[in-house]
Amino acid sequence: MLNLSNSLKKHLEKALIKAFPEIAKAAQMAGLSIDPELVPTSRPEFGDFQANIALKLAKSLKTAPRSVAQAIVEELQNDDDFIRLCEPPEIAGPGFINLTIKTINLVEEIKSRLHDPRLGVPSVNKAKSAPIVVDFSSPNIAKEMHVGHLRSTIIGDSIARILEFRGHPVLRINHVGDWGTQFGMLITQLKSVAPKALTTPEVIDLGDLVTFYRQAKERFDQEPAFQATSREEVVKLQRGDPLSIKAWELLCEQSRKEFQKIYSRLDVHITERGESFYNSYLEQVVIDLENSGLLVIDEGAKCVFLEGITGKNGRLLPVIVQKSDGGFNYATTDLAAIRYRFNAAPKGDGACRLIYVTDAGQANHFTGIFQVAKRAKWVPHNARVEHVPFGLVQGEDGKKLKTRSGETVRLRDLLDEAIKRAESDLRRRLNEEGRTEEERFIKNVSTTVGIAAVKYADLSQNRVTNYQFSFDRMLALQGNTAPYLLYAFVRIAGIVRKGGTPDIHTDTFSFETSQEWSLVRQLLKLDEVITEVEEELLPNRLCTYLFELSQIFNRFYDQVPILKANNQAKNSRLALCLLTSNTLKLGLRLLGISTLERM
RNA sequence: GGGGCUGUAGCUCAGCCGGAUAGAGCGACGGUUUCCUAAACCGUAGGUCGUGGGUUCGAGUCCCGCCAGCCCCGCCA
Repeated sequence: MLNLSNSLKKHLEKALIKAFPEIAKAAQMAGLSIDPELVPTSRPEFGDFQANIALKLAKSLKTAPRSVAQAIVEELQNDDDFIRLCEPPEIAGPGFINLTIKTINLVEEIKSRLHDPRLGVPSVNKAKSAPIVVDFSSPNIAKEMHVGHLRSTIIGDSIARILEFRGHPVLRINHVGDWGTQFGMLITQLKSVAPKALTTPEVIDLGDLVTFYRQAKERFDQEPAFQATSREEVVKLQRGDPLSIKAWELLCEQSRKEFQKIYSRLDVHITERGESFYNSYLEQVVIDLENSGLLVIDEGAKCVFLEGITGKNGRLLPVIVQKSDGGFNYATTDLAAIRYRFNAAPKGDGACRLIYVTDAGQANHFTGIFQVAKRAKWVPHNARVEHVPFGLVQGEDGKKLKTRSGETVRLRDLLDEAIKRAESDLRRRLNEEGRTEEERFIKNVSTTVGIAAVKYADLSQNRVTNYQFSFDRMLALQGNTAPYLLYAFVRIAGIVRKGGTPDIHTDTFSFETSQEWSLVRQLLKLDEVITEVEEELLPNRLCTYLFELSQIFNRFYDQVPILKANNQAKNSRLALCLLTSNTLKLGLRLLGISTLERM
């Protein structure tokens, strides 16, 4: 209903100027316009929208709020366009103006959506729009992906999907940890225990690498000789020694294959551009910070001290961009990345917005480097840099998620488990209902439901809070879960199979019951929800919307006959089914979740 | 010590720019199947929004203090 609420807003603004010209003039002088404070109503019985401005104006006008509202309403009723759009406004409570869209306009909206593949969601002008970088997932080479990466991957992918659907060019960037001191250790260890792995592909898998990495770390902490060799190895790598580079490439390739398996299962597409990509830009970061006068050498390290952020002992906190041994660190890389992403092509991405989807523990780090980048004037005017933080994944005991033996949970095991549980649920139900289905059907449904459940459980929660992981809850057949939404979709598919294709070219849709009108109104809210998520980057708002849509649909399905209704009612109801189906499908797609015809 | 995030029903969580009587789901209790997949629907019970102040016509939401939990705080990412 974006277009309806936008025109309502215009009518209200016009009415405000007419009713209170002096206030409008004063606002204009200050470079503002009066905001009518138009919002969706808090309860359906108040209509579709409410304008709250009268309550605000009452004070400066020294008039009772209800008479302010009355003056606005009188102007509205002199406006023919408004009268065509809306039922007579009602003044309620202390001075709210309640507005109800005329049903004929709602029906028109439904009609236009039945013919619109975008379901009424506007698209930005791609030609004029600069790319948005979504930096997400970002596992480390030679380590297993864990549940933290899962959250980043699922949330980042959904945000990217929503921005893409809105028409923005999106760069999905996998900022993998593919550089740094850990490679010195790892290569040194492999040289001594598995030299073949450094020269021949496919000799070791990621599981082995993780073991070698753990061993290397232990030796690094205990053996001075090992430490020294590792440091030399890092230097060799950074100088571009061909043998070291070759070994490094093999390690990356091995990890990459393993990551790709997870991404394929999750249907996530992402472009790898790891930390190593920025190696050649690091030196310039330090030089330019020095030239701009921000750089301070402290205890041998080159730092930028942050304004207004103190650490221990009350001193300002530094961002270290070059260590006392001359090496660069992650802050340098992140700064180089910010520059590159904002720089115009071909020397950069020419982005207008950077979105980092990482755990909330990195909030301080991002605050720091964003401040440095801004002070160094590397962030263009009107550009945005945003950290999109998310909370920890906890087990049902409220502690950080671990396996029973206390190990980190591997992603592939977690996905396997979800699918396995979905499968046994399905088999039990088939058994109870006496249904028989092909193995292929069972596998497909279990996989889709299992993956959907994992994704939806993560996305449906406000990301900033910690997230309590529970297979039982995410796979529950009722409540705000993926299976519930998928089932609503399946019900519609069932109706369509029974010969329920509506004629959407007819002019005579008519909706009678309150269940139909609730569904109509909910369907028309999609555009508002999508544009809100685009701005706030909170996919859980989309989940809430889809859950409410499913609830309203299930109520309608339960209480209103569709296939058995008379012709005109039947066609109208089938049209609502079709639009609900399309809306659910699109919404779920934007969450990275695919739908099923039967389950 | 400094900073960040969190605190809402027994449990898991929503709550948009400050708006009308704070909402779901689970769990509990009680109903609904000659009818499009009952993986559904309907109903009942359940709240000092951590706490004390402040701002406001109006505060779960904004500001300040306090309490509790989690996370971060110089050369790891």
